[in-house]
Amino acid sequence: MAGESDVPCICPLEGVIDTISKKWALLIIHVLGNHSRLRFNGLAKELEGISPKTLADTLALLRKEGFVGREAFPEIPPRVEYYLTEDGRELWEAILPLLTWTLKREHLTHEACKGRCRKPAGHRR
Amino acid sequence: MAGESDVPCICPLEGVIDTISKKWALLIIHVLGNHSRLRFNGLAKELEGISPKTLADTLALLRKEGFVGREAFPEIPPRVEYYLTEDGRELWEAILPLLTWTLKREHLTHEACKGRCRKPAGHRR
DNA sequence: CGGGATCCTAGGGGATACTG
DNA sequence: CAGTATCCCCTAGGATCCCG
Repeated sequence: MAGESDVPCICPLEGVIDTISKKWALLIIHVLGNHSRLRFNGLAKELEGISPKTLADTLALLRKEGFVGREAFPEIPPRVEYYLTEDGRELWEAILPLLTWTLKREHLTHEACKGRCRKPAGHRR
Repeated sequence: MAGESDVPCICPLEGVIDTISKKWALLIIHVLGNHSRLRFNGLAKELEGISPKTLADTLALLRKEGFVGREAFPEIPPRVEYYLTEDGRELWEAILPLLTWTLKREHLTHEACKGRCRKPAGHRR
């Protein structure tokens, strides 16, 4: 449509950025997108290399944002499961194109992680 | 779903994350997506609040990544124009769903930025 | 005008140890 | 098992000044 009224402003982008710019947030979203439910240590294992603190922090943020849900079972030992909410699933879908494009584009660099894939992301630097 | 193969691996995500997690990177991509070309101070104006250093740094990164091109004109005073490369344009398109979804989702929160919204970036290309 | 050079700070995020 | 509680470090990014 004409002119400038079809998209209001870019402020909303800032909102997402606060979320997705957290180093592990997208990874968590993505991992939870593939497994229906995961426990704390399950996540920690998938996201190889993340520290418990960071995982806890990021999960807390994602819960606050409404992307991730949490269910705790009163058992011993404790069991807690995390999963994507509807919103989280929508976010995940919203970033899939990005992931897809990236896959295509980085399949050269991709060699670099040949052996370690799946076994997700050792963020070594 | 037990499988490990339904989704290849999330390593590529790390790549993008490095880029999109830069606080202003996506904004720049998006702004450049809407204006065909912009000068340094033009960008600075659109991205109200960014410091010259950060803008320069981020532009340098985006150029290194191949998302943004730069053309300098040997004039006085100097004129430099930035624009999206093909890759940059693809990236921009890859994040459009994210933007769209965000727009829809945050139109509540959107009130929060009532006053400070900048010039509406119309998506025409 | 477009940035480079400096300095400085908040806080994100790693490591480790501890607890309910 | 699922987190807290600490400590510590590092870098992104703001502010400022200056120069070609």
